[in-house]
Amino acid sequence: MGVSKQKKKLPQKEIKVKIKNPQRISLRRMQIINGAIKVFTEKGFHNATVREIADASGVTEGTLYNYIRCKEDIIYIVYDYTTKILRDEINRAIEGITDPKERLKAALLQNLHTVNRHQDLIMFLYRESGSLHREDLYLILHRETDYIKLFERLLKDYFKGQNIDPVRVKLGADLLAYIPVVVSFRRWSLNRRIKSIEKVIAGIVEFALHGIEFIPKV
Amino acid sequence: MGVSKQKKKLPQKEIKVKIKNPQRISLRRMQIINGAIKVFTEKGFHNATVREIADASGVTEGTLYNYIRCKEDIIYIVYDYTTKILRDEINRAIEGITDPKERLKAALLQNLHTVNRHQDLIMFLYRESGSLHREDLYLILHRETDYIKLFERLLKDYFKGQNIDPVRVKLGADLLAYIPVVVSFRRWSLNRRIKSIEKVIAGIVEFALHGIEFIPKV
Amino acid sequence: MGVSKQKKKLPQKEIKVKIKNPQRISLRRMQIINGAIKVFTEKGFHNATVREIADASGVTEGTLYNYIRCKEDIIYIVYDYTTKILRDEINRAIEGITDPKERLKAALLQNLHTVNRHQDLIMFLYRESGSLHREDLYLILHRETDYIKLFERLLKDYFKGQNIDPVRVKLGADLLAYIPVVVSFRRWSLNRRIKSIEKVIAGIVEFALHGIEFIPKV
Amino acid sequence: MGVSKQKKKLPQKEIKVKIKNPQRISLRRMQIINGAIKVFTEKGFHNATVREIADASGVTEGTLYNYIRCKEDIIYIVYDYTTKILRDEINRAIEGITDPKERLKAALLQNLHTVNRHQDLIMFLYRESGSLHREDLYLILHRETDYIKLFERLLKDYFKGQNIDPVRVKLGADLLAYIPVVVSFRRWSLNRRIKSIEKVIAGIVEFALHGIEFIPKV
DNA sequence: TATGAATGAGTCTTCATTCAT
DNA sequence: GATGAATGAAGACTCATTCAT
Repeated sequence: MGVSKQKKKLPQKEIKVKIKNPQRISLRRMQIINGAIKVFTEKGFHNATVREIADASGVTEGTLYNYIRCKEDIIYIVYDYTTKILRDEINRAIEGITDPKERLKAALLQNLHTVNRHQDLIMFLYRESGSLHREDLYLILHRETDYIKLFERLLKDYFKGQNIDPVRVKLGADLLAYIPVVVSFRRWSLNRRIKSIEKVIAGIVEFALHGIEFIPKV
Repeated sequence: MGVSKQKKKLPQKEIKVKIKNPQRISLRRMQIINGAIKVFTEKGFHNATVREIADASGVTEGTLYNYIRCKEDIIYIVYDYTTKILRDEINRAIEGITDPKERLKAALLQNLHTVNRHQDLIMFLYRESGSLHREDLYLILHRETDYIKLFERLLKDYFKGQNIDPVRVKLGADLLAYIPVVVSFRRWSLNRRIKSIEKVIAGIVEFALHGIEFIPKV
Repeated sequence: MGVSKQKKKLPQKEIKVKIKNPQRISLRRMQIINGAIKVFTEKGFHNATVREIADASGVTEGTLYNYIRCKEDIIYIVYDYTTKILRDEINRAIEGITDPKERLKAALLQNLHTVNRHQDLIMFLYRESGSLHREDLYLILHRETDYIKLFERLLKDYFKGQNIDPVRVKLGADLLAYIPVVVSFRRWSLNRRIKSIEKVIAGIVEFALHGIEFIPKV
Repeated sequence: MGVSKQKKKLPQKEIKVKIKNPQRISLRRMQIINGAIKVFTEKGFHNATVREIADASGVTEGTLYNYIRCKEDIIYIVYDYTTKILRDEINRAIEGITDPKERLKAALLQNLHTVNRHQDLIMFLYRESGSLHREDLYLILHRETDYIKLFERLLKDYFKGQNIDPVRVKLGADLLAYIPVVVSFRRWSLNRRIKSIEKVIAGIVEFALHGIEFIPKV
């Protein structure tokens, strides 16, 4: 089994605030994340005012600033939360599956469904990465790399026994991880031209499975 | 040969301004586009001030506003210009090639090289589409669809004689057009893990050519 | 007796702002009104900057915008306040007087004195009505009409028992209400040519009382 | 006959510009006046841009500035022209009439008709006097005083032989000259409440003729 | 003389952040 | 800890005026 069980310690940032009670912090942060997601997906980071986020979170502006230090902190905790969710969803999807091909397919499918379900959020993540503080961006990119490593492992298991080029595996992992992005970016047009989203997803899985056959050396 | 020679008339917007001399307008607009690209790719639309754009364009703020009506017009003319460039580059790349497979490969390669060369710009286009005025966004999305139709035609020629599913062709075209996006989004990571960009590009072409084999019905 | 006790509900506008505490709003609005009057009477609406108004009001620009939404709101609250004052002053002046002729004279005198005392303000009101938002202008004009109805009632009481033309009463009311305007408009010249303002006012009252004798039919 | 024939030399200002040919200046100034009146009566002085005035005048911005030195000069030449027109209209109206009462009535009627006909312009004159340069305002006010002196002479002739108070004559002249203003200011309301403007004008004349009877000493 | 492009000072308005209660 | 009022820096946009052609 190529799945490493140990939870890798992800690099993470502690946002220092005045509030002492950690449970209260967690609680309020969740409120803020949910409120912020609503506002951010609708208007983007720059067009969302702190006041709107506070309102959507059910706290006042003053209280909000007891749990963050600046507006950019909000986008960070949203990123932090969301990328964890995405990773967890895919991990849960392949949990218990042992056949490498099935694992890979399950991961691909889950990836596509996740992206499809959280389209607004995904778009937001891509769009607004530039709004993160530089150092936060690095943290998030690292986590993304981590996400891709998952696909690398799935591919290695899938091609176990064959003579494969590790560089191509790396690239393949990136492609598998990012192809679903097309669903986000092209949603507007795909919906107009292909009615069934299921057909789209099935097609992309086939495309991907054909595609990765470029990996094994001949 | 599936190459239509007729120049399709693309929907386009005329930005009405006070300046009368059209040559002046063209000249200044080019200055503004170049200046804006510099500033936008570095700081994004919202963090770029009109003054910065004016400075980078070599005109004063007042003059700038003689050639646009509002800040959003700037992003529109940048979009307008850039998407034209991308389309032209790919059209030029396949010009004169007759073999369908070679045409497809040439288009793919060009697409990847273009995206690679203009990475900052492409990232900017994806990120900031939300900053376009609604009606401008529609114009641009239409143009994008047009871009994808090109790949549709290439695929049809490629699979000529085979029994192909038109829906899959459509989807394939989207995938081919958008896979290069991965290069933009993953540049940071790919550069760290795979040294040669040429290798990355070659790999993606192979992946794509394998991938589209999902199109023909069996 | 023609004194209606019921307070007519005047159409009025609630300016929605972010501040929640209504007492705060009243307090600050009064500050703003006073500050604005100083600046407006001196420089007019267009030549007054929001910063000047804020300074004269003893608040910062930011705070000012917590109590209004736009510069035009300032002129509206000034209008709202001032027209109320004018109406109240005249109502107070005739309060308790029962003889119709005395009531009419008292009203005229008060009207003249009010206009004389608040000359700058009255001039400002006339000058800048065009700066009100269209819908606010209607509100104010309605209130003005209300003011004139007061004179209509006074005239009807004055001519009680005589055969009067209602159209002429209406016109007479307008004339009585507006003759004092001459004091505003001609102040500069009148002051130069007639030293005593009391003499001017007394003269106008006589003129008006003679004038309205055109009302009864013969 | 109390009518002095000599044309009093009115104080006037020469606006120094670069253009030499005086005929050309007159021609262009007339264009500008007509254009400016259109724009000013519609939008007021501050909301009218120099460009709009130039357009409405059929000249370019640059040319406009060959015939004026600043925007305020435009309002001055409009004032200059308009007040002359008004004075001329009233002078023409009483020309040839010898009976003092008829002369007075003719003047009043003309005054009312003039105000009624040029309502927008009159409103503009009152509203925007504050936009004149201080020294220009004085020039215009002097001319206005001149206009009132006309009514003074008419009143003196009207009450010839009676024992009249010169101060009351002065005041009466002011009132006669300014009562028509009510027509401007109350147009909105008067139109709604009294259908016929002729009836309004006739009423005001009666009111005025009754009113001035306060002048003779008893 | 006529033109119309260039200029930049000036204004309204927003909003992240702070702080007294 | 929570509240919400106060702050002021910053930014988009306008437009009277100038000037080279």
